Amino acid sequence: MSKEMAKVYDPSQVEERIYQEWLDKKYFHATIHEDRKPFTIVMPPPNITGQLHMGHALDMTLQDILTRVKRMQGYDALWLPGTDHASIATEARIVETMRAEGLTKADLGREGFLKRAWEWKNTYGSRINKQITKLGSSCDWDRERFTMDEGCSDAVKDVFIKLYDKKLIYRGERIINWCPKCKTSISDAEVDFDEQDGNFWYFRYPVKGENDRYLTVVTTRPETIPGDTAVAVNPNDERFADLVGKTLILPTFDREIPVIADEYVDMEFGTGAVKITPAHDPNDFEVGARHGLPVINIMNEDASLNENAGKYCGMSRDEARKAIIKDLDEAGYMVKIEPIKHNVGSCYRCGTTIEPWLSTQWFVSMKPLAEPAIKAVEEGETKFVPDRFAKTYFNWMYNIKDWCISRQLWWGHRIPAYYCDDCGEMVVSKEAVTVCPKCGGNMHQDEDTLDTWFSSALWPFSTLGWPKDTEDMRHFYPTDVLVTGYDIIFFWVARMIFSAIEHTGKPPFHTVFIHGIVRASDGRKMSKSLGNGIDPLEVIDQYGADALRFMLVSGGTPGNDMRYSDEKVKAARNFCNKIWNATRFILMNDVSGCKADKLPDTLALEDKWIVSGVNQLAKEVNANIDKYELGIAADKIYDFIWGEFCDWYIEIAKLRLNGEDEEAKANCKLVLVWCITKLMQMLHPFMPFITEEIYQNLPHKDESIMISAYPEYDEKLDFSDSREEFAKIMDAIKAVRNVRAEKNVPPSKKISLFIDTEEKALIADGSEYIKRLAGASSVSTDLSGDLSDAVQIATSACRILIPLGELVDKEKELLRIKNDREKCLKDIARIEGTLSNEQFVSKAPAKVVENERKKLEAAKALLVKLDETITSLSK
RNA sequence: GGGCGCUUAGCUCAGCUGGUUAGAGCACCUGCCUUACAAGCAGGGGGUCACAGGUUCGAGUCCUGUAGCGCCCACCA
Repeated sequence: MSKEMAKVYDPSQVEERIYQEWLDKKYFHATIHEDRKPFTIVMPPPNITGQLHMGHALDMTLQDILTRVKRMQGYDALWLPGTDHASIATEARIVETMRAEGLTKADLGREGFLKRAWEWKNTYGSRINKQITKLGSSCDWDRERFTMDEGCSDAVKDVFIKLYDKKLIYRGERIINWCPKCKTSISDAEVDFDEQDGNFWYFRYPVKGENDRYLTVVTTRPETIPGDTAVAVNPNDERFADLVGKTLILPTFDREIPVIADEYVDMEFGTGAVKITPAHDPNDFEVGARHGLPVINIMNEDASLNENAGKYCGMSRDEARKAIIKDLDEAGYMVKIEPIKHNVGSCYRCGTTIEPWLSTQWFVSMKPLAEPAIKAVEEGETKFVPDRFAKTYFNWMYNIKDWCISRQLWWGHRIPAYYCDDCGEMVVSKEAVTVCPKCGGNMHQDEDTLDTWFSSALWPFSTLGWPKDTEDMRHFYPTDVLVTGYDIIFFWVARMIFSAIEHTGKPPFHTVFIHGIVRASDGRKMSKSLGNGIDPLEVIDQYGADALRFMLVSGGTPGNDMRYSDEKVKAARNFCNKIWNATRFILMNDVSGCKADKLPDTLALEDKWIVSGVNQLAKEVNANIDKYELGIAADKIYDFIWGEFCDWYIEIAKLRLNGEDEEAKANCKLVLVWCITKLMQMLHPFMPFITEEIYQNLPHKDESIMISAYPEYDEKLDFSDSREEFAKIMDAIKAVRNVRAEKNVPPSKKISLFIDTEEKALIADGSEYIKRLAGASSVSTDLSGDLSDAVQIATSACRILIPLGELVDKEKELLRIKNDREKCLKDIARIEGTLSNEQFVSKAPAKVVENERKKLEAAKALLVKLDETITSLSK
């Protein structure tokens, strides 16, 4: 196999094959072992509206990393996948495609439409699953769920009925956000506000029976005037005190409306008098309810005006606005127009300006449900990572309003309420009710469906079989981590928490791991309208899933946005290639005698250095994963593999493997295989494909890396001293390289090297490597020769003298060393200053002070050496 | 109006509970096709850590304020 390894890693040759292998061997399937700890992540179900975007790719990658690590650590790791029916979003898309065919919902009828919707679900659902697999996601497909499958639907009905019986779900006539295009209500969270240009229109309403007396009101929506049933002023407002209780004439309509007093009115704002339109403004509705005002609904469901609007009936809201303004102006009731900027709400799906509209809807009473959900986060039962998002959560939960859950859509969970055609009796029931229990008349089911988030809110437990008492539920619930973006904390996270507490008695997960959004390289949001979206699948095709995954994770910090960058993907791709070639090098030697876990009995200094490094790395990687600092963990692995294992250990290994010492060769191979094995295991959750491919090429009996153990810190492998020692040899090598570069010494010319240092013995041990890696001809600790032409280098470990003969310009060299001396003096002064500070010595940690002392000694010693060299050079 | 985040090298970002001389990747410059990798190797330049105060022996890190950018919530007729 090793001989066939290509020079460049080609993911297209590997990924699909390996994924299939994983599936065949059922590695993703979470089997229940009573003696093992469970680890559960339930996937935030992607909408079946289209395809995966970069945000999903990040989301999936993070979940996959966490799951794979736990699986390798021996947990019963379950990552449960699924998709969301996305009621309004999907319905809107389907209606769109139907329109292209000249069809409307009415043409197909409810049944025909639903048939079409299920076809859509089958097409797009499987397409999304395919995309999830492309990313290497190790989710348990045997447990795949859909928000409208039988189990989930059952859970929805169950919850609806339970909440209804507890009077936490009620039906009532309220002002809701109405989308005239989707022709459905939407919840407060589904309304987007943005600033638009508008006007304040000032109109004067005549006071009945008092000539030339008017009350001026201001409005941004003149079209609602036909629905006015009062004008309100603040009860403390002396300007209007005498008007309260009097009657106004609604201009041009000649309808009488009262002047009322209500605290709601802000005396400072506008004219201090507010027209009250109970059917078309939520605040006005409340005022109207307090004062028993009539409610006049003047709009149809498409926001055109109805018969209550008199002669404006049939006009669209925009036409009506113009006409009413014109009429009032002509009749002399308009006082002025003032241009303003104000926020206008629009439907988050179609962008149409929403209309506050009076209609009969179903609501969830939120206050009693929010309370324990707030407590769960306050008391740390559920934690947010990073924790600042808990504030976002609290902010919403403290100010929560009742949740409008009914939608005038067909695609979704139909509300399990039945009404009698004859007597109007309502029954809420899990089973269909056809005969009225009261009068025996015919019953029909509520036409509406539930908000799509109603079923999503149950996702963490409905997917595990709830309300049935299933084995999965007992073993895997509560789940562990929810991974999601900050944009749906309100929509979803909060609702899952209160739903789970209400229905299962437990918070659904102990950690909410929030990530940011993936922006385009210019920092803007990726969006269809901007056309700057990057399709993760195209990136995978070009660079491989591992490269994409690594790019998404590396350098990222929890909760912060990141930018997509082609350069970063390339860097990750290059990293794939780097480890591929490192493996290639290892396999070019005969490593058939090596085993994954076998280290030589005696370790050379450089062996201890790398082994200890891998061991330390495992500690740091595990610690960072535990903190959900996956970006740091990924970067640490990257740095170690590239900067230490490849740049140093493999370079040195080449020298040993080309040498004569058979034992050294064999040992070196063992260490190489041991290291690459551990490193691939550590990297596997981040880059599953290439690590698996490499692992199976190593002498591991063709086992899958997935069932190997995730590396952990092992005290026995901690050779910190050796690490420090070898670092000194590395410093010496770097120092010699520096001289070569600085003096432009051609590689053909070897440098003689004299070491004058306390670390003589150590450096002498490494002399072979210094010679070979830096191109020294001899390394000597004997300083008896003439060193007057030497270049001097001081490293943290040692002082090295390199005679360069004619290459050295004495004058320049003298200047340079004098410069060094200056710096050295400054250093000494600075450190002495610090150390003479009693406060520092007494307050700073011992380690810091000790370091300072060492530094001072080294600097002083260096000064002596520098002075000697200056004397000898000046001769 | 309320809340949150960001501001560190040309670009994208790390810098944990304050601790020596602030890091990485990309880009740039110099030299190398050294038998794993030119998607590579060796070396180099480049930052008064947004600004102003404060706490401290010591501040990129903590506190206060200012400015700019971004996001979220609420929304007043």
